[in-house]
Amino acid sequence: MLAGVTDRVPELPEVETVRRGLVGALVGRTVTAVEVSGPRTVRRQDPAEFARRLEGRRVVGVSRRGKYLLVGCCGGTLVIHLRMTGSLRICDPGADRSRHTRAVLALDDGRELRFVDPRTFGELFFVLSEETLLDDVIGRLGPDAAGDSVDAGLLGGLVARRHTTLKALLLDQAMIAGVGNIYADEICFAAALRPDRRTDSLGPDDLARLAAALRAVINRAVEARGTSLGDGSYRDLDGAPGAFQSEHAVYGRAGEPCLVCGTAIVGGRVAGRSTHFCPNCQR
DNA sequence: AGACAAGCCTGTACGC
DNA sequence: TGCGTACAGGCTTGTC
Repeated sequence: MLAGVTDRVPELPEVETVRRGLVGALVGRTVTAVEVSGPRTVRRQDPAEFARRLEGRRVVGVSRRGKYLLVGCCGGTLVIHLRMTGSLRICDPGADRSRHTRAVLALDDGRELRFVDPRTFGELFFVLSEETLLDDVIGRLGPDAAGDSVDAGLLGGLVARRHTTLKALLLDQAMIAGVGNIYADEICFAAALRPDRRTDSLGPDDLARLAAALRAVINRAVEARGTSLGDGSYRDLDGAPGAFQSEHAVYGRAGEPCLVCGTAIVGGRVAGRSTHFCPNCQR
């Protein structure tokens, strides 16, 4: 398996693991100072305005919708999206700073929250309670992949609306929020469905298996604290890796034997994304 | 040296 | 015409 930047992308289980860490680190804390470095990380608003809005706010809760982290503060919400290479770290001010540190939030307990993002795809912005921006962003998302609402009935509604490949459907955040490339492949395998299956060819049995697979894969990956492959890959708030990579059945295993039947896993492209599946188990 | 990986957005082209 | 969908490009940089 390649060990590199391709393996670090946080999806729902990784973002949820970060969220749980942030609850302990941030709730009840007040942001005492904000430093933004680099022009791209805060791009929906002026970085100085962002800092002004955030400074002095107390954090009251941390939630998540799909891959968006929502840090609830008195009077507004700090929105964080890690995109491909973003990561958050809680540390002491004296700790060495990565050269890719894009923002630092000083906290009233003497620690700081750092946003590190080599490729600067990730973003931060602060939405005041009276603004609609949060609804604009979050309102586009489909139901959360970790929620109870994703069942065969809901999936039936989605495939009736969206005639495309199964992989494209799973990756579409407006359909189901939180699934990225790794878990899309793993969900398809667990459902015994090819990623390139047309959604309009899926019958009730297929949808039932798909719903069960989606829940099983996402829940198990959250339990395992997400996927970390390679040295530069995803880490949690304290720098610890996840463990779900050892349970990958297909992602990154092109050419290796299927864990169920031994057939070589096929690698290719579906919906413009690298895709892995077992041509025997998945139909 | 250059292709590639990724999430998300935008622009454009297509088929019905 | 218009809608849903497909696809390519842009953004970025470490790795192969």
